[in-house]
Amino acid sequence: MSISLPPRNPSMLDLRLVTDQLDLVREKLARRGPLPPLDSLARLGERRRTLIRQVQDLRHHKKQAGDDVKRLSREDPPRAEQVRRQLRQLGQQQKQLEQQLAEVEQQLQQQLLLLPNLPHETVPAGRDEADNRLERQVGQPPHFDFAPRAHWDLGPALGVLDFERGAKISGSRFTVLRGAGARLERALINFMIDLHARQHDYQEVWVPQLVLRERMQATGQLPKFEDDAFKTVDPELFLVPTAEVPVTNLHRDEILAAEELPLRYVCYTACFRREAGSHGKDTRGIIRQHQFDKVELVQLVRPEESYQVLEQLTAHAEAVLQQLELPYRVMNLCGGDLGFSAAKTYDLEVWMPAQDRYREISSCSNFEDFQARRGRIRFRREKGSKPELVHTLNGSGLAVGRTLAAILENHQQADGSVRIPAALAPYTGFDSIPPRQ
RNA sequence: GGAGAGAUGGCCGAGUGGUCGAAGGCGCCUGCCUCGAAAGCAGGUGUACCCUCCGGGUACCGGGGGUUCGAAUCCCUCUCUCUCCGCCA
Repeated sequence: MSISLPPRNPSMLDLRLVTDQLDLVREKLARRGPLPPLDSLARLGERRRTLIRQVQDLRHHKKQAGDDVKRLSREDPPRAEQVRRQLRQLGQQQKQLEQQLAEVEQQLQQQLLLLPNLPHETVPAGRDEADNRLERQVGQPPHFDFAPRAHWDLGPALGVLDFERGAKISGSRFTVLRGAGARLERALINFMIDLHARQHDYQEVWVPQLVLRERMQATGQLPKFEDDAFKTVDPELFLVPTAEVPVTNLHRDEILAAEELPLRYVCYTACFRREAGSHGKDTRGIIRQHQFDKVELVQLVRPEESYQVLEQLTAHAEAVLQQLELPYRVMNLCGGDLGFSAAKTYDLEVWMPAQDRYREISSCSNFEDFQARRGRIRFRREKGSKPELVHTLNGSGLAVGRTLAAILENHQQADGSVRIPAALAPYTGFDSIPPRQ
């Protein structure tokens, strides 16, 4: 596949860009839809600089005068005491200015954190998912000589999905897998990790699934989407909504050597989402659960490579669908449908026969330097050069629960059994889930 | 959970309240030497921000707060790491 390289965005959403080139930011952000209020940002930025100047001047002055005190207290004690008094007063003044500065910076920070990333120029204009652009369609939806059953009918019929008992234990949007179903879930996880680790050259990592508040902020889940996160109370830790959070944060506050890039990680975690605001949506089946498994791909790369890597990473996720013989299509998300942190996203949508439509099963995004700035993840191009922000990317490879549902629906047979794709059979240990007698 | 020790620059490791962004060593870079290399010698080697930006300044010695004219050095607090005991998948 030949890849044409779209031009790069300029460095984005750092303070200087927002305060110095507010118009550019406003214009780019407009692709996402209604604009957040931006005017106070430039004003705050100006105020910040003034205060910094004042504070620094004052400190400089105090520093120099302070050096005299030692000498004076020997040579001229009364004079020394006088200077000391003056400096004490300046200290008060300094404290006030510093407090003002801290307030301004906090406000600035708060507002900056609520600004989404700037969409890349290859992102289609549009308001919602109806405006997403079809990039390609791979595989043909299967033809059935019978009415295909939805996985929420098929699963219980095969004895592999148990919705009642999931709800009994934990409430709605939790499901129990049994027998071949549980085995299939585990097989999919191993199959996906092996594929990416062995054939696509990702390093396998295993990470904590409860994370600090700050880490959710770096990747962009917070502060804006706190309602959608599960968290513990004491101590406060967030259950990861995606492995993206712990894995991207692996290199937080680091300055990487250029030779270390690109860093490529594949990671399995359970994912936890409140799904606040999606009441009544996808209430049947395992499409939208509070807890689901996912194998995630994460890359940290040089800025000039990130759009090429986005194509590559998307292809890696697609390989899973191809090997599982699942028909899918690739959508380029429009500005209005783009996630908060993403500059550009391809969604992979798998065909779901019973619903007669494609459903999202992977989301592959380039975040450019947005997450790297929030997490201070940098690299040094060569010895002695200034640290630069890396670009971060990630993609599901794939959402395991949805993959399981897609396999049940797409590979169901007339006799009620489900065929296991050849690539997966070594992992399940069986090549078919037989109908229950 | 109980008792104790510690957290300093890429690493190791000093540091009496003032001239410490921080000795010394290692590593790394540049120059000299050499046919080349090693050794040796000389110099350099953090990050961020601000400004009148080939230069000047401010901050940062785990985080936050305090004392002081002045704190890496004193006090409080939090976090983390290590050792021992207990408990435990």
